[in-house]
Amino acid sequence: MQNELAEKISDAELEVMKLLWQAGDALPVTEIRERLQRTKGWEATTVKTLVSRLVSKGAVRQEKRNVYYYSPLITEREYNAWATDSLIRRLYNGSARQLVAALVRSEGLTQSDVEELRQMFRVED
Amino acid sequence: MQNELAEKISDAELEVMKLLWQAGDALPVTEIRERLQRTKGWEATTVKTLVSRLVSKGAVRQEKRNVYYYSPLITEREYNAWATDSLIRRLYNGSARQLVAALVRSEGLTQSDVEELRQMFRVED
DNA sequence: CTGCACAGACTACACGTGTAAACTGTCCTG
DNA sequence: CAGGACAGTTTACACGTGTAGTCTGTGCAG
Repeated sequence: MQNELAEKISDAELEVMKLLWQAGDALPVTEIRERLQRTKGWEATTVKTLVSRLVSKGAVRQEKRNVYYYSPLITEREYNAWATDSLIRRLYNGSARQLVAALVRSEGLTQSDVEELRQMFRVED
Repeated sequence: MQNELAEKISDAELEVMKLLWQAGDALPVTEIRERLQRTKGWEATTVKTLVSRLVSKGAVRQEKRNVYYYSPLITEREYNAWATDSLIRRLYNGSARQLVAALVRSEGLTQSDVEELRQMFRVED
C-alpha cells in the first residue's frame, strides 16, 4: 500500500486533486486557481495553500517551467482504492462484501445498477 | 438524511460508538472506559472527553441513574449508510455502482465474496 | 531603467480532533 | 466526622484543516 505517500488528503485538497486528475497533464497554478475560483469561490491564496500542502504531502509534483506546473503523483484510482479500503476497514470490519451487502440492503443501488453489477459478476466469475 | 444528528463522528469517537452499538444497552462510563483502556490504551479522561463530545453531537444519549449511562442515538446501520454515502458522493460521483465496480476491479472482493454477492443479487432481483 | 502586476512564500487564525492533566464534588469507609 | 476514591467538569495543548491576508521578488510595460 502507498500509505505513506497518500498521507491523508483533506476534503478541500481533494478538489484540487480532482482537477489535476481531470486535466490529464500538468497545470500552472493560474489555471488551477482560476477554475477553483469559479467553481468553489476560493481566493487565490487559498488555492495556493492547498496546492502547497499537497506538494508537501507528496501527492502532487511541482515542476518549474516559466512558472510552476503541477501534476498528480497518485492516480485517482489509487486514491479511491485506498480511501475505500479505509472505509471498509473502519466500518465494515475489513470486509468489502459487507459493504456491498449494506448497499444492496439500503437501496443505495438502483434496480438497473443491480442489473449491471450482475453482468459484471458474471464476467468476473 | 439525518445529516444534522450524525454530525461528523471522528475516528476516536467512532470507537466509542462501536462499543455502545455492540453493548446493546446503556453502559456506564466506567464500563466504556475500562474496555477502551484495555483495547486502546486510552486514559480515563480521554474516554470521558470522547463520550462528552458524542453527547454534544447528539450521537449518544446520557441518562442519569446512580451514575450516568450512555446509549447510542443513531444505529450502526444508519451511521454506516451515511458514511458510505458520503464516500460515494466524494469519490464516486454519487454512484454506488461505480464504487462496486471499483471493488470488483481492484480485487477488493475475493472470489467467494463475488460468489456470495451473486447469490444476493439473484435474491434481490 | 523603474514601477507594477503577479507568482510564490510566509503568516494567521479559528475550529475540530487526539490526547490528557487538574480540579471539584460526593459518597463510602474507617 | 474526615479522608480518600472516583464520577464528572474544566482546561490544555499540539496538530490538521479551511480559509485567507501580507510580504517579497522579479519580469514586463512604459
